[in-house]
Amino acid sequence: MAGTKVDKISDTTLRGFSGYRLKRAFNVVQADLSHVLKPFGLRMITYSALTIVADNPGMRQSELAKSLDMERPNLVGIIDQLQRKKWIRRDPAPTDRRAHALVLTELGQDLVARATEAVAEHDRKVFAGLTGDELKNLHQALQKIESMTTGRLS
Amino acid sequence: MAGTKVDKISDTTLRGFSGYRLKRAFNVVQADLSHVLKPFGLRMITYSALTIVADNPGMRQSELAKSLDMERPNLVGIIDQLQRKKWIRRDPAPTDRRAHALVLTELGQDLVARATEAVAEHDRKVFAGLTGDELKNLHQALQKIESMTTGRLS
DNA sequence: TATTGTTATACTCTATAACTATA
DNA sequence: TATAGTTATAGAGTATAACAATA
Repeated sequence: MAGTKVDKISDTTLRGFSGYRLKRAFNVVQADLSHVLKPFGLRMITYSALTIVADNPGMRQSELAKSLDMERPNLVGIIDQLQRKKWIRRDPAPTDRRAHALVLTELGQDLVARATEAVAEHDRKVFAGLTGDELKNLHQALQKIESMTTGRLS
Repeated sequence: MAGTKVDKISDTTLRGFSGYRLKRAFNVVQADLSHVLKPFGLRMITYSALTIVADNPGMRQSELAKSLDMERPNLVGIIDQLQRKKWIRRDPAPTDRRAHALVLTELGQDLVARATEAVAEHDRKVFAGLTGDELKNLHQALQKIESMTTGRLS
């Protein structure tokens, strides 16, 4: 018992903002997803990277960085790790000797396949409480928000 | 021109996950909100802290940390900053000599009032594309997701 | 014994400047 | 000149262990 205080903390002002509700919901999803990925030795960023490379074999690091919405320098260490674990290869790019062509190894492809199954199950579980209509509506709403110039609004 | 590559990068696998869509939408909101708060000398975390203290004068640091979903040690530096800027005070807690009673100064109250106006306008702008029904639906969906045990799912 | 605030520490994430080798 | 990948660096954000004062 922490004293006589009832400790009913209110966040009514913040709750008035849809953005705050969006953040709270996302935090729950993110926390759970981290637990799902940990057994695979993956984090959200490494899983996303592997999946995008799987979908776009031969892509360059700068393209991956842009796709992950991160700065090129910060991607270097991540690719280093994935390469050390033999999940990804930096092949020479055929048309540009400065660039690398990113491709998954067989080990990487296998890992992504298994992790994707787990992520898919996680996703189904998190959104299981929503009806088909609610989910469709949610996607539409999120799409509208995302299309808002992506970054700084008017 | 970056060579002959067309660079159509696909994220179809990730797009199949509602959690990924949630993340993308949240990123847009977060990035824009940061721009809104910067002129006030505030970040998301400092604005949230000030607002919750404004709603709960006399609350303790541990309560604020829990409310912000962060660890107690990480809050110390943040309160230090807010105190240095004369926006918050650490008064002695009346019933427990270990604890602090957090309260906003007049300067802090004024700042929160002005910032909250800007945040409210930002929130209206971001979600302006949604109809009343869509927004109501969105809130309901986000609430359902957030209620999923908050953390690790079953 | 447990809790409040704190210090120290470490690891992840993010952002910028500047270098090299190519284009 | 500009771009791809890299290095170095610094600032946020986050998590854990341990301590002094107090409950």
